[in-house]
Amino acid sequence: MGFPKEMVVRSIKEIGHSDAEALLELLLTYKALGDDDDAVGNHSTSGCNPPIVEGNDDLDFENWNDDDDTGGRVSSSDDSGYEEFLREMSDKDEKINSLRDMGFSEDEANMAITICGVDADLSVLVDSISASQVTEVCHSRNLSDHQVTARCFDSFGGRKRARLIEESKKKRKRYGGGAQGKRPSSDGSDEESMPLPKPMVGFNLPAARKRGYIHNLPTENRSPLLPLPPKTIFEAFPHYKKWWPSWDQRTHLNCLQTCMAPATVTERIQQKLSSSGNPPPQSVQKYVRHECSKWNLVWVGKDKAAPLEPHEMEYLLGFPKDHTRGVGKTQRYKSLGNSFQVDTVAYHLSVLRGMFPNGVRVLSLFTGIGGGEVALHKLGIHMRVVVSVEIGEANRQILRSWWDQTQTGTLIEIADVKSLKDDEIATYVRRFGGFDLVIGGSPCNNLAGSNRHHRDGLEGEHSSLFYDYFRILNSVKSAMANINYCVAGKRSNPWRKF
DNA sequence: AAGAGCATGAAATCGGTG
DNA sequence: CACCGATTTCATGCTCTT
Repeated sequence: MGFPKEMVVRSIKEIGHSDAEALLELLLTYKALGDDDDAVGNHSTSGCNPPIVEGNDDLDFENWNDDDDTGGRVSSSDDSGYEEFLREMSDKDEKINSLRDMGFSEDEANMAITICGVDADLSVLVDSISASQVTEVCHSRNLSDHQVTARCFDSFGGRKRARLIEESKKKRKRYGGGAQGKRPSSDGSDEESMPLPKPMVGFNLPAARKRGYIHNLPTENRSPLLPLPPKTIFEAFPHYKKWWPSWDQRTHLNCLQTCMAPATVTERIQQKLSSSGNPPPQSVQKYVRHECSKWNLVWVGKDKAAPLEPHEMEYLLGFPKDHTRGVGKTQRYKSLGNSFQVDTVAYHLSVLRGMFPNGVRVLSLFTGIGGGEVALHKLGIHMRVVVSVEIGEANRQILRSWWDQTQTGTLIEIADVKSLKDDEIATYVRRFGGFDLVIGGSPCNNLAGSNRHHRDGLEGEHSSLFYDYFRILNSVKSAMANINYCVAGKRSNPWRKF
């Protein structure tokens, strides 16, 4: 019996850790299960189900959707509005289909549209795909290494990809030793990697939030939350324009992290600038620009570059104002830095609105401050039940407080995923009749680039909780299989098709 | 009241990898 | 060059003792 996690892990190991990081950031699982026997136009038969793998019990990446998230790229267009957004989306789908008809992969089509824009002519897109297969193109663009890596992987199929993976393997030493040895890794015979996720390029939010979204949600008829989030720093914070020096040409922030710059950074910048002319010499500019990029500083006063305030991060991440207020400031930064971006997740989850008119039963792992829950709420999707697993006391408090203010459903809070075992899961499944959505993003701190102490990869103390996601997912599946046999008898069980 | 001892939280400081 | 961070140091506030 194949074990999904091994497949996933193997595939992740094949593609290298920086990609694995993106890949694991968010794992969304959803299941479509009819509403018992209330004949509410449900979709309990497989025909209406979203792409779910037939034939075996293993997860199959081929049939999982992998969406991007918010790249830090700039969209030069102005506020496009909802209709335009949707038009772009359907334009995009149409073009992807055309390109696929021409024999290109969806990855390639996606990437070409990303690069050339959704309005680009088909022939331009075709050219772009050809060009993208030349490595140089990656370097000629204004992309980070990380983006380059991801894009190259995504644009190369088959043998080229295999070769790239092979090359990257050789370079990988750090994670290849003891840590990897603990798991049954590839013995050389099954070198063929799993299909790689396709990228979906960003929401053009003002701050990069590079995460991969693995899910089996339908991808048709998704819709964004309104109002659309801001797309540039100035759209988000127009008042900072006043102090923004012309030689700082950032339009988007880097990744919102959990740690903020100390006051001394602001201080040093101020000193350097005040003691030099206007514009400051190149060397000073370079220093300041570097510090600003590194710490995501914004210009809040004359010569004064300061870190974002917690409420500004809440805004950028799509949370209601003061969502995290009431706990320490350091804690707020940490929780927000680890959180989902609500608009992005909501876009993916938006398809559930029509599928579960009576609301959803959610199993939420690594809930954090409740990005997934806030997204569902903003979508107007009622949460009948949320069983939330979150280890952080402060985070649980934040979620509970928000829940009490906004929700009428049942919230059950559990502290540790490791303690959530089969019997308890079965109890919840029996009690609530099952779950409609399993959602969660397991910890990445042992994979994260800025972790200089315990970057132990997927086997790290925290990141290995990824395995618990699959343990629990399997447990839910099997518990629901059981209950379905009891309750519904002969009805085919969608879970078995996962 | 003053101060040692402790607990807690915030600020400052720390580097490496793909 | 960007990164969903960890550890150490510092500051503050509390309790308990004298």
